[in-house]
Order: sequence, then structure tokens, then C-alpha cells
Amino acid sequence: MDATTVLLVDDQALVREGMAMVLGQEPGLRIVGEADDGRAGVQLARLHRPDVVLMDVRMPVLDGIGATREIVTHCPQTRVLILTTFDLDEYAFDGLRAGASGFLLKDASSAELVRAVRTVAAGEAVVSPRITRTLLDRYRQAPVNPPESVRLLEELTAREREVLVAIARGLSNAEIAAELFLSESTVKTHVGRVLAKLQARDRIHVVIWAHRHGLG
Amino acid sequence: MDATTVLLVDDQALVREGMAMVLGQEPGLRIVGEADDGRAGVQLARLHRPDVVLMDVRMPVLDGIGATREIVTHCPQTRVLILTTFDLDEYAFDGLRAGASGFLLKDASSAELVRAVRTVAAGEAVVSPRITRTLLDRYRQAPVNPPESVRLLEELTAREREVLVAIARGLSNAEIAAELFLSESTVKTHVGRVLAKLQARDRIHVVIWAHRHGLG
DNA sequence: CCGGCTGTGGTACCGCGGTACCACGGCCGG
DNA sequence: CCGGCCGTGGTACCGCGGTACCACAGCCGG
Repeated sequence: MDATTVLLVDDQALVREGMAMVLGQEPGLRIVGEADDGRAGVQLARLHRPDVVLMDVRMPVLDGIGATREIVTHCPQTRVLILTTFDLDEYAFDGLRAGASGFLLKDASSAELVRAVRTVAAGEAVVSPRITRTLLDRYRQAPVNPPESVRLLEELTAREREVLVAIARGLSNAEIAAELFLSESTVKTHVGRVLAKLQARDRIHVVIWAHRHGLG
Repeated sequence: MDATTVLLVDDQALVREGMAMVLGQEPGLRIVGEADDGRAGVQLARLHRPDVVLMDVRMPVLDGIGATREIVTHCPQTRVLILTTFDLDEYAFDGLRAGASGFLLKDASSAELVRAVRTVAAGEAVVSPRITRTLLDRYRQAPVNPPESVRLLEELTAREREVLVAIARGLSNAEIAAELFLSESTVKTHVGRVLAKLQARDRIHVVIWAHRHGLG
């Protein structure tokens, strides 16, 4: 088996040097590139298709979240490990949603860093303990409750909510009409009102809204 | 600072003995009791108020989930660490909802066990890597394992994936064309191929697919 | 060197989605 | 009792989305 290839993306050269120092002399690991902003990171990732990308969150040009999203889009087999300075960094959670395989505090020991890289390279996930705590808290609370969206939901009539979930399921107007025993005209009327109340320009945005807020 | 007190709850005596062996000779740790079912575990926890409870999931009389729920209710400062044999154990996730501070596979090494106990005793959370992976998948609202979805994703070309995420963001063909510097015809071509490869009848189903599988 | 894939582009066509506007019965509250 | 909201329905219109088919350049692999 070849060495695990690693790409470093961080705007602070010192950090990159430190990591390169630690990882470079580790058997089975090989640094294949370094970048000092997100855009360059994405380009190098697409070029080298490394096994693991160590990605800083805050960076010029393109931040770590956007870069992560693009990398997982272009290189599905590449694992991204987010590096963050503060354990309650909101961006880090966005990073997970963007498709990162884990994240690590920058104050981690070199041994932890090496272990984390090997872990994600093996296809598993790693999260530093303090962040795991927060993650679990969110998981427990997860069910619902984005207050703004609930307010909008309550502005809808019962019938409109039925139509909304039907839209979110991907049904066409004709299918909704059949399922609810309505004419297609009526469905169109309801759909129009849902669009207006949610300020969505078309049913596609309704689908996105619904899935962002726990439906589907 | 006093030693960290630990309570063992498992219906298999061998497992308890093994853990007692490992933890008992560890400096700073002290076993304060053992129980072989959930009910007894709750009673001993209320009696000794240990820092950490190592809790099996499957047990007679009262299972580990119910026992965890009662313990965190009666002894808020006590941390419960769930032990599970299989990493995809559904009950383990229920355990997290019940208030456990983490869970651990039974095939963990003794060093991992010790480290996990110390970690939760410090008020942090610990989850074994394989389970973390699943947890993150759920956090992203992906069903469980997306092997099928990843396979589909990799069938797409890089360009098609770019178009896919644009669709998932709710962009119209014209908007995608503008963003990627393409003609609308070309966008339509790509969109058509994405639809075919994902077996989606229209872009709406693509949006749903994308949001179900972690994009957006 | 040729075939296949990818990315780019075009034309033509049709149907669904969305809008605008209107209508009417039922129900509730002022 | 009457005005307003809700749910139901209709007509007419237009544009975007999706399909079908074709074309060509570049690249890579057999």
C-alpha cells in the first residue's frame, strides 16, 4: 500500500511548517502540497487528489468551509479534517455539514495529530473530545426548533401545510391533486399561496426550505 | 484531588472482571461497585454516586438505556459511558439521547478504556471513531451509510457535480450558466445527464436527493 | 490511429409550473 | 347580518425546464 498523501491548507506558514515537520517524518505519510488560502487548496486538492486534507477554517480568498464543500464535491474519496483554534467555533460545525470527516483543535499534541490523520485516512471520523461534547448536545436537542421557520409554518393554513409537505416530497401538481382529491387548479392556487408566504420564487426553493427545516 | 470512582454495570461477570482488572490497578481510579443488571446498577449509583458508570446496553431487569436515564436524573454529576458490542447498535444512540457522555466498543484496548474513563471523568465526551462516523452521518441528516449515494456521486463527472450542487442550491439553468460561464444549452445538457445518472425525473428530485445525502 | 468519453454548443418542441384574475359556498366573528 | 378568510374551482397566458437530436474539439487509452 502506498503512503497516505496529505495536503496542508492554512494561511499561517508557521502552522504549516509545524504540521509538515510532524507529519513529514512519520512513516506511511507523505505531504503532497501546501496552500495558504482556500482557493489554492481546492486547486491543489483537485490536482493531487490527496487522501487527507488538513484544512484551516479562517482563511483569505475562500474559507475552509467553502473549500471543504468544493473538495468533497470534486474529490469524493478525499477526507477533509478541519483545524480550528477555538473549540466552540461555529464554523467548525458548518464544516461538518459541508462534508468534513472530523475536526481537531490546533492545540492538539503531535501524537494526536498523527493519529487523527491516520484515522480519517482509514475512512473513519474523528472529533476532539471537547467538540464531541457539543456535538452530542446538539444531537440530543436536534429534533427541531428554528424559531423563524416555525413562525412561517404557522402562517400557513392546514391545507397549505399539506401541500407544502407534498411539494417537499417531490410530487408534481397533478400528483398532489390526485393524492388530495383536488383539481389541479386548486393545487396551483395553494402552491401559489405557499410560495408567497414562504417568499420562495418556485417550488424548488420550497423543497430546499423544507429540507433545511427538518421536513423530509 | 480524590481518585475517580467507577461503577461497573454488566451482566457478564467476565467482562466486569476484565474491566476491574484493568481499571483497578490504574492510579487515580477506584472501582466502588459492580452490578449485574440495570436496576441494581441504578441503586448502587444512587448509593455511591460514582464519577463514572460503565454501562452495558443489553441487560436483564432494566437495560442500559433505562438505567442511564435514571442515573442521570438522580445523579447529575455522574457520567455514564455506554459499552456496546456492535458499532451500529441502535440502542447506543438511544443511550446518547438518554444522557450518556459517550460510548465505547467492547473490543477497545485497555489503554483506550482507561483513556475513555479519564476523559468522561473530566466532563468531556468520548465516542469510538467508528461510531463517531455514524453519528456525524446522522448529524448531517444522512440516513446511515451512504454507500449507494457515494457510488452515484462518483459516477458523475466533475462538471456534473458542480452543476449538481448548483441545482441543489436552487439555481435556475440561466443562473448556473452565468455562474459557470456557460451557455444555457450546455447547462441543460449537463442537467440532463445528472438527471439520468441519478435517475431523477426532474431537478426537484435532485434537490431532494442532494439534501438527503448531506449536500446543502 | 481510432473509438469513447467529456465538455461545449445549437435547434426544435412540448408540457408543466407559476401568475393573474375571477367566482362561489361555507364558516366565523365583529 | 355582513365582511373576511378559507377552500374549492375555472380560464388564459407565458416562460422555464426537460427531451431529442445533432455537432465538434480535446483528451486518453486500447
